[in-house]
Amino acid sequence: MEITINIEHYLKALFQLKNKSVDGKVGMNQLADYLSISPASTSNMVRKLREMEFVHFKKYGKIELTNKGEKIAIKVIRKHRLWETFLYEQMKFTWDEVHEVAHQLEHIKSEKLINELDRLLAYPTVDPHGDIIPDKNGNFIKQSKTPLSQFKEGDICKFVAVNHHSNQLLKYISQIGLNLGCHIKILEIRQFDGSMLISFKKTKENISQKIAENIFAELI
Amino acid sequence: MEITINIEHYLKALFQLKNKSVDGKVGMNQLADYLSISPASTSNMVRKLREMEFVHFKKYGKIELTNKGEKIAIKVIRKHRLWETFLYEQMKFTWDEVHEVAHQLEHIKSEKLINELDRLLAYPTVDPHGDIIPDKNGNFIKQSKTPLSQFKEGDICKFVAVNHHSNQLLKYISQIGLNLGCHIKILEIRQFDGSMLISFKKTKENISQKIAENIFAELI
DNA sequence: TAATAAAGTTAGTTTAGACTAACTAATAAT
DNA sequence: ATTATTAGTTAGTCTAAACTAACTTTATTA
Repeated sequence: MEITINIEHYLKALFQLKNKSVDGKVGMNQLADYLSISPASTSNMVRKLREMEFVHFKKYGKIELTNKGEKIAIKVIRKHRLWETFLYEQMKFTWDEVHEVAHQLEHIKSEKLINELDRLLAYPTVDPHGDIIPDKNGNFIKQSKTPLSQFKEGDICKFVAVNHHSNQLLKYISQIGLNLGCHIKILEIRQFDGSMLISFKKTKENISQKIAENIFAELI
Repeated sequence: MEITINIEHYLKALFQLKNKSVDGKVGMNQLADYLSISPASTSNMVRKLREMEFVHFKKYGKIELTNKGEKIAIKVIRKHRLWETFLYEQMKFTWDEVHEVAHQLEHIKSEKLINELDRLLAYPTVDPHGDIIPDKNGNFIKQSKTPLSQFKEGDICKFVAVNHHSNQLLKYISQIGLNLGCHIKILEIRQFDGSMLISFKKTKENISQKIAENIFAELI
């Protein structure tokens, strides 16, 4: 059976979701929700994925990626992130434009192309949103990233990644001049709404809790 | 109705076939054959293309692209040829490797991407096989190209394009050192099998009629 | 001009992957 | 522990795009 674009979407989604969970397992509705597909369709597809030995799964149970399935997921993620980097660095795409097109490009089948792309970009380790790019063999270190909302007043940290699921957020963040790598100091946290006052590059800015939750940083 | 990858394939094929015909019209079986799809399926699809106003067509008649259909075909061809150029020039792909991957890349939907690609490649006018790349507005001059098999003994000409439908042919041609732009002299033509002796770059080489028919040149 | 061949169409099937509606199992709350 | 809620499944339908087999038109040629 052929690995369709669809199957790649499912495997990639499973990988992303599993990395957010504690036990590495994913629920059916959770997956359906993430992919914006009905639970019924998802259920059918997962049965098919099991036949192809990409997941372990038993009725009414949780879904777990097999090694075989995970390998494919990582490959797709590598492709996605390399293409994002390409679009951002060489094609003048902005932060909020890269995702959609990379989503199409990630399914191009050519080992050679992706390795040459890697070379062209000088073997980048992170994509434009700060996410780690898996290497040729599927290895990638898990980066230490914590949502800004979890830091304390007075903390100084480095902006290492951003959640790329909202273009509005991405536009806003680049608009206020906050770039990956910036040093951020937490000046004030307001308990009643979770908003915070931060400073970076000689600027002070108030950000809502929602934003703070989607900006990731590490202490320095 | 959405323009699927499939529809793009049909439109592109129609455009290519029409350019080879005298009256600009294409037969059903001819199209089916070109796409390696059964005439029955092709017939159904063409009816759909008519509904979408991409072709003129009446039962048992010939198929003709509308302006609307041609525009899309040309866009796909532009994308294909730009990607081929990219793969060849920046990604170290060889002559015979570019087509297959460009065939996937040609369906990526992003106006911006393709225009940036054009810029990155410094607005190329021909692809690695010598075929003209349509510009942003869909204009492209028809190049004067004649199969080598139609030249006479003693003619000196320039190698301007090659038929890219056979990887074997492409490999062979690059193996003997014949590149686009080479000056070729026809030394001898053997009537009984149509083969010819040619010289280029201080080399002499015997080529079969089949090969001569797939190499295109212009007199100088 | 009639017979044959070639070209094109129609009908009916298949597969992938989506959907809704109705059902069942598992979990949480009273 | 029973009920209510949430999670997951099954059955049946839909669409796109392919297929084969059988049929109809158009073109060719004796």
